[in-house]
Order: sequence, then C-alpha cells, then structure tokens
Amino acid sequence: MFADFFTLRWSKSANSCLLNDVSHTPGIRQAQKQQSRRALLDAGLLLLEHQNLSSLGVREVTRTAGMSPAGFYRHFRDLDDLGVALVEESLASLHGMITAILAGEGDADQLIDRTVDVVARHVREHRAHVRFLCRERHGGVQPVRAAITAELDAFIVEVAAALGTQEQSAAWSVADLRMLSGLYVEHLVSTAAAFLEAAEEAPGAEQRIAATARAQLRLISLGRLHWPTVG
Amino acid sequence: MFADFFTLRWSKSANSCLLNDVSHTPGIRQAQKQQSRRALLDAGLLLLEHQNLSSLGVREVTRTAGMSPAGFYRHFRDLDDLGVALVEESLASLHGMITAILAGEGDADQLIDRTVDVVARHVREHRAHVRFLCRERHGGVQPVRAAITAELDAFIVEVAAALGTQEQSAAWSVADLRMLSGLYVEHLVSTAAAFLEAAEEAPGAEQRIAATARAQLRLISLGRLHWPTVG
DNA sequence: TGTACATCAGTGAACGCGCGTTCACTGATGTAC
DNA sequence: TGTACATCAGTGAACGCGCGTTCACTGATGTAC
Repeated sequence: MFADFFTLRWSKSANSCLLNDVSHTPGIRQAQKQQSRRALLDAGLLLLEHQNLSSLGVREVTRTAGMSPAGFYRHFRDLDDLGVALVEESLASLHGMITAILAGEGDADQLIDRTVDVVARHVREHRAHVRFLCRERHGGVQPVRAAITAELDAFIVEVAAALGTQEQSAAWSVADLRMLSGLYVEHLVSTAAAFLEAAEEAPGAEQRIAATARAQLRLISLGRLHWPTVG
Repeated sequence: MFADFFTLRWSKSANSCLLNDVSHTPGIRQAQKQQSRRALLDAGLLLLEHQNLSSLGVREVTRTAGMSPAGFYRHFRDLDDLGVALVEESLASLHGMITAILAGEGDADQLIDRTVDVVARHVREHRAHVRFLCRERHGGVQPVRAAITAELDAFIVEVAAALGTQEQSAAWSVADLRMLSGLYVEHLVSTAAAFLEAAEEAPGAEQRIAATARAQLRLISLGRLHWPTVG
C-alpha cells in the first residue's frame, strides 16, 4: 500500500519530468525559490565578512535573510553545502578577473599597470567574494579548502598556457612556465588580500599597495627576461 | 568590616610583592601552574590543526588538556586571550626561522638552497605553529589577525635592512628594498603554506614544492640583479 | 623545627541560552481534465 | 474557462544538547612567627 503510494508519486514525477524536459516546475514558484536561495547566499556572504564559515550558524543566516530556520533546509543540506556554493560563485568571479588580465594587450609596463588596476577593481567590486576566498583558503573546512586549492591550480595551468604563447617565453620548458605562472598567481592573490585589508585602514593605503605590486611585477619581469633557456 | 578585610589582604599582598621582588609565588605552585597553562596551549594547538580559533570551545580545550572547564579561567580571560598567546609563540618561532635564513652565508644559489631547506625544516618541526598562523592570518578574529600582520610587517622591515647591507643592492632606495623584502617574505609564507599542505597529500610533493620555490627565488634574484638603480 | 593561618589552582554542580534539526502544517502555485 | 487535486517553499513550535560562565568548595603549597 505505501509502496504503491510512493510508486505512484514517483512515476507521476518522472512523467512530468519527461513531458516538460528539464525544468518541470517553471514560472513563479521556481523564481521565488531562486530569490530565497540568493537571499541565503547573500546573507552568508554578508556575515562571512566578519567571521569564518565554521563559526557561522543556520539560524544566523536565516535570521539575516529574513526566513525561518527550517526554511534553510529547502535549499541546502547544511552550512558546508552553502559554503561550497559560495566557493563556486567566488571562483567564477575570480576566473573572470584572470581572463580579463590575460586578454590585455600592450607592452610589458602597460600590462603590469592594467593587471594591478584589474585586481584593485575586482576587490572593490567583489569585496565579499574575495574576502571569503582569502578567509577560507587556508582557514576553512577541508572540502571548501580543497575546492579553492584545486581551482587556483587550474588557474596556474591556464596562466602557464597563456605565458607559453608569448614570444619572450616561447623557449621555456613546461615546468618553468608553471613555476613562473605559480609566482604570478600567488602574487596576484596576495595583492588582492593586501587591497582587502588596505581598505579598512588609511584611505591612501590602496595606492601604496598598487605601487608596490607594480614594482614587484616589474622585478619579476626582469627576472623573466634574463631566465636561461635551453634553446 | 568587609572593607578592612579586603584592605588587609591587599596590603599583605603588596607587602610580599615588595619583599620578594617580582616572583612572589615561587616554587612548586608556580611550576605546576605553568605546566597547566602549557597543557592548555598545547591542547589549543592540537585542536587548531583541524579547526579555527573562532570555532574552538573552552570545554573542548579543557577536556583535551585534562582539566575541568572552570580551571581555564585561572589562566586566560577567554579563548581570544589564549589565541593571542599562541600568536606570540608562533611568531617567535617564525622569527627564529627568519634569523636563521638571514644569517646564511655563501653564493646566491647556496643561499637559496639553504633558505628553502630552513623553511621546510621549520614547517616539519613547528607544524602546529605554522598551521595556526596560516589559518588565522586571513581567517581569524581581528585582534589575532592584526597581531600577525603587524609582526609580518616587522619582518619585512628587518629583511629589508639585511638586504640593504648586501653589496648587490647597496645602491637601492629604501622603498625598493621594502618592495623586494615584501616579495621575499610573501614568497616565504606561501612556500611554508605549500609545504604544510604538501605533507597531507603525496609524499613526493615536498620535493616538488622545494624545487619550484628554489626556481622562483632564482628568478627573483635575476630580477634583482638587473633592477635599475639611480646610483 | 613546628604550628596556625593565608593563598589560590583546580573542582564539580548548576544556570540559562542559543543552537541544529524535525515535524505536521499552510497556502500559493502548478497541473489535469 | 473553471474546478478539483497535487506539489512544495516556507512556517512556528518543539526537542534534546552542549555551550560559556559562576559559584562555593577543597586541599596542596606558601608564609609568619
């Protein structure tokens, strides 16, 4: 009897799935649900400006999002689940930034200036995302930390490939390209972290950090020019 | 009456203070208290291997240290207080590492090899300290984060001063020395973090990271050699 | 040295509190005919 | 179009639990004489 009941529900569900293709619950309801999910994610990002994922609470998030505690479970299994969703969002926005940097054109100094500008703007416009990544990269729970590390490694490979197409490092070995790329990505991340903290202190700090970052990139460029290659 | 009672206690206390100079509670008691304090700090470090300071609990720490919860308050005001004590310990050990690096002698390549060796050994021997610093540097509560940042800035100044005495950067401006020093310290910290994570994956990872770190330091050295100076 | 008192690190019980999670529910939205 | 039923996002009450912190206490250590 119970078996029949559930079977019925399942077959019906499967039916409508087949009929309506993928989105079998279209329209207003779906949109409202997405809106609530967004509210939870935004509440999380807001609260994570001043605390860790591991000290965040379900009730705290739902309170901030204007929802009852039980409602949370319609969207996420638990807080780690929400954390992983935030990682994906944050890394997507970071990836956009890296793409923007790689697409730059001009001579070496222009590229450096543009890179630092892009990083500064990204931190300004995606403060919550950047803060979250910095916080959880080394401080977070294992799945979140692993997701961030994996994605940063993917960025390193991507940047290495882009460097390989430039004429000044055409003769470089793959290992050396990775090495340089790792240096760049690490520098980029630490510059972003510095911008983040700068905004909380003196207002002039941002320009000081940008100047330092540019000089460091120029120094790395010089090293790159004189790096010995087999070819 | 109560006032007299307390006054009596206070004046007596002050008396013995004057008589016995600084350590007015010498001997066994003091030693036992220090031992308990150490047990709490060690319990903290142990637990912080897998979680943040902000998600740590008083009961958790005392349980691990084999003490009753109330005993905690004989040693620390709260968990942030314990956190600050751990920061001081960890940074002291890090400072020892930097001193060891700066004291190195030999040609450029030898210095680089020794630097990476020192970092690798430090991470192996002070794993809990290094992990704690990495976790809390960007992820921690404000006072802890501020303490770490301040100390790292002091390291940058110290390293910059040491670089200034080397002949290959004798003509550098103070700002450029700071810039280079910042690059070195940041690289050092991120290398330490990489070693930390490496140990948890494949056993060969440590050597791979060391090789990359050495190459990166060599590239920075090349940039340094060709850096334009006013002199 | 011995004695009487003071100190204070650590205890164990108690408190009130906010937490994560569950449950049966409500009512707006979706669907079948 | 209208009607009858299904779905399911969000609710509000309830639960048991471990938490931080306090308190009066115990007994080993320290001190004065």
